Parts: sequence; structure tokens; C-alpha cells
Amino acid sequence: VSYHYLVERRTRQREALRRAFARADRPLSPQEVTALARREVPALGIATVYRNLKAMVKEGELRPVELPGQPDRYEPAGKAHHHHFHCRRCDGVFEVDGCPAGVKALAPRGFRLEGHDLTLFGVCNRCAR
Amino acid sequence: VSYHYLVERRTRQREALRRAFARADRPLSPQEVTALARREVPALGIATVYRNLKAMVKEGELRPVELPGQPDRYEPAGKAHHHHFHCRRCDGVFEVDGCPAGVKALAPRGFRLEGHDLTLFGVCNRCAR
DNA sequence: ATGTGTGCAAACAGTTTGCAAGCTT
DNA sequence: AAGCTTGCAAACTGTTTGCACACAT
Repeated sequence: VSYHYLVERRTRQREALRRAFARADRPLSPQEVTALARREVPALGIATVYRNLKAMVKEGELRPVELPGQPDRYEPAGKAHHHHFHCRRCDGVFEVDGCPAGVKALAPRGFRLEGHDLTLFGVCNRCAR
Repeated sequence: VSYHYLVERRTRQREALRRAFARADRPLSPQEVTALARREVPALGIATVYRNLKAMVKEGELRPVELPGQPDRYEPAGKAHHHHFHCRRCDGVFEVDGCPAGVKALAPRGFRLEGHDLTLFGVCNRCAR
């Protein structure tokens, strides 16, 4: 018989990570997903988390969210163009819809603009209490 | 006699760093300033650079420039509100004047907006050749 | 049965800190 | 002379990699 293991295997740890992202309605850091996923798989190693995050990004399932001075967060891929709000109190990251017009006009002439990141920061509604 | 060393001392290494920032017309990373300053002080240690950067920020001489997924850059403080362009080819960071209107309107209700960072990315004029 | 995925530990890169010696005041 | 500043090395944090074993297929 000819065996072909072309597809990713369905492991408890990856399923736990997947569920964590599905439940959370915001981008999660490696540490945050790890904490959430360990509720299902206590022995989950941090290396496994990083390996899966990287794999899930490559497969197009997740998208890395890079923030100034912060470790990357990850969110389900496929969403429309949007930005993020970073709460300096709880360090949580939240999605922000919309995008200000006129961003493209800012690039200096001669520079090839490929994209932009906009990060709002302050205090989220829960912490602002 | 009563001695008081309240002011920072004028050391060759700090002067070299200061000059490096003065010459460069763009934000510099710790590695970049180190390379530039070593032309004047070859034995310059990386720890000294980090210590001085931190001190110069505290004294209000420099301002940290945080970019998504990148090590901090530093630029002379006191400039008007502006943003930055990150060249993915040479990793250089350049100042961008202006700021799109409507940024404030993006914050979700209930969130206290304290500021924002906007980073354009693509290829700079020199690399775009 | 096969070989990918996991967990642990070691390896890495970037930044910070401890300490003896040097240099500025 | 006094003590801040430096350079080197060790400590740290966050992320990646090596390896033997476990487990999904």
C-alpha cells in the first residue's frame, strides 16, 4: 500500500488552539492562546504553540497581527481590511473597523507604498470602568 | 568640599551617539547607531548604547519609534506629530509628514483613545531603483 | 506500519543587569 | 578624590530548533 500523509494531522493540541481562537473575539498572543488551550490540554508545550501558529499562518488559517513594541498577536484570516486598538492597561488587542482616507497620499514621492498598519492605543471599555 | 555630579557626564561614547543621530536624517535602530558610533569609538559596547539610548529618552533628548514587528528605532525628540515609512528592502525607517483625518472616529465607543501609530511600508526611493 | 506532531531542553537574538576598572568632574 | 560611565560577561525574555517518543493516519 502507498501511504500519503499530505494533510495536517488532527491533534488535540491543534484543535484546542483552533477552539481558543474561535471563542476569543480578538487577536491573541502566543501566551494568551497557550493559557486558553491549556485548559483543554494542560501539558501543552509552548514550542508546540509556536510551531502550530506558524503552520496555521502558512496554511492561511491565521494572520499575524503586528503591533509596535508588542509580541505578535494572531487572528483568523480572511477578514476585511481593518486595524487594531491596543489597551495599555490589560494589553488586550481589539479589532477596529474602518480605515481613514488619505493614507496613500502620505507616502513620499519615489517611495512605493505597499500597505500600512494603524494602531490605536488607550484604554479599552472594560478597563476604562 | 561637597561634590555634586548632578549632570550627565560628557563621554566620548555619548557624544559619538549624539553625532550619529545628528548626521542621520532618519530614526536609527540600536544596531544602526552602534555601527555609526563605532566609527569614532571602535570599542563601543552594545550595553553602553542601550544604556545611553534609555538615558537620552528619559532626558527628553530622544524619542523611541516603535514599529510593528521591528526593534525600536530612536529619533531626536521635539518634532511635530508625524508617522513613519518602513522600507522592507533595506529595513530603513523614514519620517512621513502629515496625518490622515478621521483617525479619532475609529475608536469603538467606550474605548478611551490616547494616541495612534501609523506605519506605511513598502520600498523606499533608494531601493525602488 | 509510517512518519508527522509533541514535549522537553538546549540554542538563539535582542535587551538588561552586575561588577571591576576607567574616566570625567 | 569621588562616583558616574564603560566594557565584558552573565542573566533574561521571547522565539526557534534538535531529538526521542507518542500518536494520528
